[in-house]
Amino acid sequence: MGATKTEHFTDKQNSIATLTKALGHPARVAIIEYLLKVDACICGDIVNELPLAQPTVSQHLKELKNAGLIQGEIEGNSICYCINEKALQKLQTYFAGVSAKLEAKKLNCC
Amino acid sequence: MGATKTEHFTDKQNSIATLTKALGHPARVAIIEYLLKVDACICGDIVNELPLAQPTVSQHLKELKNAGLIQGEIEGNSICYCINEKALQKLQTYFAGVSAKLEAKKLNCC
DNA sequence: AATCAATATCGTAATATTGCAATATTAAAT
DNA sequence: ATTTAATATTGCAATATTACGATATTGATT
Repeated sequence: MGATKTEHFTDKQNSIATLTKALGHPARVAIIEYLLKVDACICGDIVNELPLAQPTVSQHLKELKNAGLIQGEIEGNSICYCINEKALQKLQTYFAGVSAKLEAKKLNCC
Repeated sequence: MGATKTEHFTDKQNSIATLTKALGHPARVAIIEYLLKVDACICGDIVNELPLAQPTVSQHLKELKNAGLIQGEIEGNSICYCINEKALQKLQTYFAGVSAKLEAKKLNCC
């Protein structure tokens, strides 16, 4: 064991879990926020923005890319990473839906 | 190594990472969705709703509680777990902010 | 062609997560 | 007081994550 049983859950549940898991590290949150802040998507200086070694940053970028949160293309000796809007909008939509359900319920216990 | 360097990131980044990390497993997404679906917060049958053994479910509930996504009180020989609205609203607000920034930018590369 | 600058990959150690059987706890029901 | 039902904890094995030094790759620059 130790391997997540994804096959027992719905596609949507797995999809949300994949996205949130990818964001479940402060360095990756910081990367996304940095990409939001800068204008362009040519972000060769991400490493300098983070308190982590270059291979570590590279690995975090890879995970964000695997999860579909960022897109990247090789551009000469630097890299063009940018946010995948659709992935973040999926999260936004999801949590907006959750919030709406909470509003509709107005649970008053605990 | 292997331990996340939380001290190098902002409180907000760590906070968002903690919440998203807690949601970063399909079973925990399923638990939150189940709590949203049922009317009451007395949820003694969560175990039956999931394809996992009872100790595993209990552990996932513990993680959700540690992250602040759910609140729970012992109620006799069953348990009253319910959603912590504030935590989910924090996520909703966060992703709404992200989405707003994306709208404002309209990046057209990648 | 040799060097440089930027990023990726490999290898490895430390730590964390996932899952469950076995067992413990707890309070209600008999 | 025993039993029952529900949840928690312990202990352990399998796997995953995090981090980084060393090295490789890649394309631009000289």
